[in-house]
Amino acid sequence: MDFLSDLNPEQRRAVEHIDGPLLILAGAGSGKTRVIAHRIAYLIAQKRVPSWNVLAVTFTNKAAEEMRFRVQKLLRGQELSSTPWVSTFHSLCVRILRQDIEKLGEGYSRTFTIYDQDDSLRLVKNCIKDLGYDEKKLGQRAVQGAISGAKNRGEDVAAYAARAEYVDERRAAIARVYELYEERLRANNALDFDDLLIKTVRLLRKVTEVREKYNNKFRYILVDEYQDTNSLQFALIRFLTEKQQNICVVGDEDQSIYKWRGADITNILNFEQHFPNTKIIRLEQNYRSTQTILDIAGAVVMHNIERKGKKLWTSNPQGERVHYYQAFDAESEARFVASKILDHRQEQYDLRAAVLYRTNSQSRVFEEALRRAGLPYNIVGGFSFYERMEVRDIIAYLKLAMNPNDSIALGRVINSPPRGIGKQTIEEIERRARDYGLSHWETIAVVIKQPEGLSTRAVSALKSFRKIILHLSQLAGTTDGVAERVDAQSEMSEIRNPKSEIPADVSDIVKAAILDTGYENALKSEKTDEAEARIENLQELVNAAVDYDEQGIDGLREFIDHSALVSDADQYKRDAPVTLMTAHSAKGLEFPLVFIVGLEDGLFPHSRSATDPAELEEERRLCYVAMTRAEKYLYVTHAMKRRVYGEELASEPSQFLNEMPLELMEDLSRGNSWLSFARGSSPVEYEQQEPRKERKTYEGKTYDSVDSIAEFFKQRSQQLGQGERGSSTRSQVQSLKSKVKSASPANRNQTPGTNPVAAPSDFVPGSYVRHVKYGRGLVLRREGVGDSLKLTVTFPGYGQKKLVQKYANLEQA
DNA sequence: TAAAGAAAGTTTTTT
DNA sequence: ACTTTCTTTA
Repeated sequence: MDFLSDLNPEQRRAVEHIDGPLLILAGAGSGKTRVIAHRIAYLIAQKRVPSWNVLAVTFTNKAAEEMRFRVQKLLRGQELSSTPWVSTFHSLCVRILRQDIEKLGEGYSRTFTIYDQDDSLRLVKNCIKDLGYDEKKLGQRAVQGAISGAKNRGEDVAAYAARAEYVDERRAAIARVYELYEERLRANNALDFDDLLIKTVRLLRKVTEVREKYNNKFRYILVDEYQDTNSLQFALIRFLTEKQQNICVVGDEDQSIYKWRGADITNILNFEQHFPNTKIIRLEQNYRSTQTILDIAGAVVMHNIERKGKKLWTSNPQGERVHYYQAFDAESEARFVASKILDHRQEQYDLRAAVLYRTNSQSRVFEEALRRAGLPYNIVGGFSFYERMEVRDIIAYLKLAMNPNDSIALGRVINSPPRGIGKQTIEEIERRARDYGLSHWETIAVVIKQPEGLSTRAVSALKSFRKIILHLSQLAGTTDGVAERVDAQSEMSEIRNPKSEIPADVSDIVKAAILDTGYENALKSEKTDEAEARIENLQELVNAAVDYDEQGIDGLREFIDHSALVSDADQYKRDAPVTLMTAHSAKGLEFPLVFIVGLEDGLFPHSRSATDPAELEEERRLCYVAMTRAEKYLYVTHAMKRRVYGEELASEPSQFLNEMPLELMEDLSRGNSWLSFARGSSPVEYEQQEPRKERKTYEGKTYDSVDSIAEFFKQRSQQLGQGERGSSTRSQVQSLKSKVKSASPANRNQTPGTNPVAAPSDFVPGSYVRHVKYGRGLVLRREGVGDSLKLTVTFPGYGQKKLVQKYANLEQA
């Protein structure tokens, strides 16, 4: 088997480099997955490295799966004693911790539970409540975010509290919540997402024996998407490569889109400093996209300042221009996309398409349009299978079967399906649990024996709930951890499966959690379509469990872990005709036909990133990632109005549109669009657009300052030689807003129907100029007259400039 | 206690 | 617009 012949020279060098640190700077579509897969195969087959000495780490399960698949394909026919570890950071950590967490000495046992986002939020909520803080004022989500942020920065409670002490009350409150949160995680033998990394790093740091074990095991380490690693992941890699430096990382600074989640770009930028004698290989040939797509994506990302800069090239054909469409609203945008997909698939029946948006909430209209068009689609993100309420409920039962002291899981299902354990009863249990210092589960046992203050009905409901859980844990073969075993067995004796001790198949336990808990019956009696769908989902869960039954002793454990560790990106199905997902989830994927939708100011780039230039650059990189997913055809669209929180708002085109070279774009809009105005090609005739709905949001003073309003009217009367014309004050204020609001050049789409600027023979605000150095820009402000005429102009990529007209040598554009 | 109706908050991106 | 949480009523 020859692993080198179908690689280009750089790729080959990357594969052939064996010992010592290797940094592969791989541009979009340059075949990095290919290189990693080939490298693994080459190491094993050619260099005779035992496969258990190889570790490859990715961010998503899907990427790991893909990698495994490719490696296996390359190694077909080879006799392998085992397969290399190809896994995500998180599952790698789980595997290490399930082995050795007890050596950490923090009181965790190997049977720990994983709390996903949702579990962790519940716990935060409980903590806030029990500390008597005002849930609404604090904002549970914000608190969760703050805690997670602190954890990822490596601040333990003490460090955070120390910092919080003299700041403000809110921070102090969060510190208290953080403390209780950690305490309860430990009490529940639970780790949240962040903990998986934190505890692993701590374990490797503290316990020499463990560190050495994995150092000896992983002699060759590969990391994908290295630009997205955070400091914990970096620390992990550092510990694992302590003995050897056979570390190969692949990444692309232009595709760094997870800074907000703690990704540290300096990990890749300073790789050479971290690992001396690094060999650097650049992969700059793109095999994916047409020249045009590459050019236009490159032009956008070029506007970033924080960038080393690299040039991708391709020998692919020029291809079609990028298609542009301005839609009236979100619905017509979706209809346009659906009909274009149909057109393309008419020509090529198996053409795969992707619709990429900034926020998950945009997906709905596209789902509807695609369904109406009869196009099967796969939606990634939003609520995944394992996030569905019914699935999580059943998983919670399974968690209880493994560990009934998991109070979060218990709280989730103690009364679902409804079995008469209401708020009162639950609060009584919580109160007593706190008094006794017991878990909720243990408290229930006590409460049953001493039912003071509770109705007989409640007590019998608790009894039957307890029976259900005991039954499940017996099936799982975990009764010993569960409390008083004798008690359990005597209570169990009348229920089936007397031969306990041997754990039942995972699928049987799952079935029991669905049937014996009364869950399915409760759904059945609802007799609604929705309940039907839920039952089907549970059937799916059973199917998933059947797949796990081969997996050995800890089958149920792994099954539950899996449910916590699958991510949205893992729902991606490679052969779906249409895939709907966020630009973030699209990273690493490719499609012949790509639509980037909702390219509007405040949406993409998102308004939350408007204040920080660094965040804006991240948005731009995100746009770059989205564009470079396209192989053959790329469409960019935006809508003129869109519903936000149920309110209709006008939206302006994204500045990113403005950063795309106009000559590479083809306008498919009906009537006159932003693009046609941008080109200045047909400024005269346009259809009278529907009168814009009045925007409630413009009541009150949303515009920037009184000064600018005065300025605006002054300018207007100057340029028009008269006062108001035709249009209402409101629409003037609106177009005013779009002018003064920001530097966004996209604001040139200022409702031409309501505010036609007469004969732009002069450099008036709203018109375009060309500057020798900065290129084309939008005039925002005009001050002074004659020789002292000054213009404030915004140039894409250069920002706002104040220019004296006399010296600036501007021309109309 | 559970179901139905009213009010409030929500949306950035996710391993 | 949609979903979650609170309030009322049976």
